[in-house]
Amino acid sequence: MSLVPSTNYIYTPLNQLKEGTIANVYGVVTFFKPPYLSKGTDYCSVVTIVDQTNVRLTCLLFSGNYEALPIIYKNGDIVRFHRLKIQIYKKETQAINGAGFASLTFEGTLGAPIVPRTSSKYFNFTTEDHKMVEALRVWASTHISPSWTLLKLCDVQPMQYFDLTCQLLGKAEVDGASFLLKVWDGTKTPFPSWRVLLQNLVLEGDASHIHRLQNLAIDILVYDNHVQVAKSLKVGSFIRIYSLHTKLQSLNSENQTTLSLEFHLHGGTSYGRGIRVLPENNSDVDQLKKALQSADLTAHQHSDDTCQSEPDDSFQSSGSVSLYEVERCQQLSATILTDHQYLEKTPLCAILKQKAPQQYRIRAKLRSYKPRKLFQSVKLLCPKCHSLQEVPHEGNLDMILQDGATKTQDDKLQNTLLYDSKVWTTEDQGGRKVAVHFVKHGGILPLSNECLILIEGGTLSEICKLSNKFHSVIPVRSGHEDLELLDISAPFLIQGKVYHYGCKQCSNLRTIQNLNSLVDKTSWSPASVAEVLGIVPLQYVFVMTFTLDDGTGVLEAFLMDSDKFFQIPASEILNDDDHQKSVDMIMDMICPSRIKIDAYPWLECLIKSYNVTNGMEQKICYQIFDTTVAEDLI
DNA sequence: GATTAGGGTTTG
Repeated sequence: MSLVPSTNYIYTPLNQLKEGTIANVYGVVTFFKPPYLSKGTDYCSVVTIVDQTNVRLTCLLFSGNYEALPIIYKNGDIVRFHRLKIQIYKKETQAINGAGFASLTFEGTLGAPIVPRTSSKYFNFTTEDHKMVEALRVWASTHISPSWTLLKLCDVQPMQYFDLTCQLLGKAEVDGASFLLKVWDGTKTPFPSWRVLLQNLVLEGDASHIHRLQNLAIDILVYDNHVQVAKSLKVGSFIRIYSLHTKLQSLNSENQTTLSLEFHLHGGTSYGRGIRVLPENNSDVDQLKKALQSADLTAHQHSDDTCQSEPDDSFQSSGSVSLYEVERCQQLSATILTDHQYLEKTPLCAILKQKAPQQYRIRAKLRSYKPRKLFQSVKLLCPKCHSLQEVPHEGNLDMILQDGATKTQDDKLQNTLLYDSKVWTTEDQGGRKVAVHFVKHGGILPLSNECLILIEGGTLSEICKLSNKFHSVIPVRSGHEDLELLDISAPFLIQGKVYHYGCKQCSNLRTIQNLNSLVDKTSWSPASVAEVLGIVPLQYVFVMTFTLDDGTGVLEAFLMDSDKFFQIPASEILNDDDHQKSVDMIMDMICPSRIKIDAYPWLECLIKSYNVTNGMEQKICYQIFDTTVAEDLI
């Protein structure tokens, strides 16, 4: 293997690199920019590696010789670098190549043959190296998640960056800043590719072959610095395009929407954007060739029995429901459906054209949402009249309770069959009296954690303290013949930190002795207490407006949810820091403000449309239903 | 012989 006398190289683990030294290292590639022409005189490649010490090292590699830079095809490849200069930049250790730099690259797949890729004529390669590669492969298989950026065309989605392995079918100069590549990988995109207008431009490549392939061939525009590289590519060669961007274009004409998928390789080298030619002996090229061969056959069969000059199929919809045809496993959704999984996905542009009411399954990203402050999104909903109201502020609540506290307590209403009563007189508050009535169960007082108490003349802070100790608290006042509930704007039941309210319109208050009709006087479910007291209880709900975007259109949908979507009860959110943090975290996960929308997670949702009439104006609104945040987000 | 870039997506 070795053509030079064996030298003993020492490889430094990445956590032991010292500034100012020259080191040899091994590592697994976690990020790389394929070699590109720098603004100076050299080609440049930036490579980040990691090893078993879990420490990362970013390496800046320059060479006037394209071939001298490491031949990395994908993340997970394993590299051996000789003679890196270790330095500190922005308080981080980095490496730069210097005199005598040399590299070997290996496939990172466990079990694949260990064959070094290098342009070096002479290099040292021993059984020790074999072991190093093997060990890194084993370590990486359990410590580094496989990269999902390599996609087949059939698996791409609108608004996505991905790496494409393909064969070049044709190329054409568009203008100084952009260049057209026609490529294929043997699979069909979920939407037909856009067709870049060629006008008088000259296409290099077999036009009839490209035409035969029809929708298997896609158009890619590459820009700026990639134009030179694209020009130099040979038709027929196998290439990998890194960080290719998809964008769905929807064109409207006469009640019809035509959708087409655009492919852009934007200028710059961020995220490793670039193109690299793959050699014929590359294992991914092997697979690609097989895919092209079998796809080629079906394409020929197809063209045999159809008209030769048939135009490309265009992808049209006039309100049909099943447009998304491909189920993707590459990108899991951050939300899941709890029902109606049989529904086909519908693009937003199609939904926006249709009449209400209907139900749809969609896949979209959360572009933005309102309100931004969590406490502003919590409301009270009446399930009967569907009215929404604000949750009373603590200050208002205190006033309502104080009003109740000024009423004189009627001694005749104390100590009944239903409850035992006790009255306290405050010392320094003008002799304010507080009466507490302990509701009995079978004639005896239950334990405090099962006991419902009725309180007359208590302040908010007193009620708070009591609600921590007793199962339930009902603020009451003395009526003519019985204790009665305070104003309906006061809570009718307090359990721990949860304040239960009733609907002003729908409730028909009954007095306290009606609690006698409850057989079980230890469970005190809000629904049953409400029922016997003539109250229609209000439900705590999150009310939010989601601006959803799937690349075909933008739609605003309401989320009105008590506990299903976030799997956190809206009733407990206002007084629970942990719950608040959880919801904030979920929102930040599904709508991260710091990054671009393309990197947001997809959300699978069910939405229903309905008509809303406002005076003369009629519009269609949308509401999310039967959708929940995926468990790994919680 | 120094420079290049120093990872973290275009706005076509």
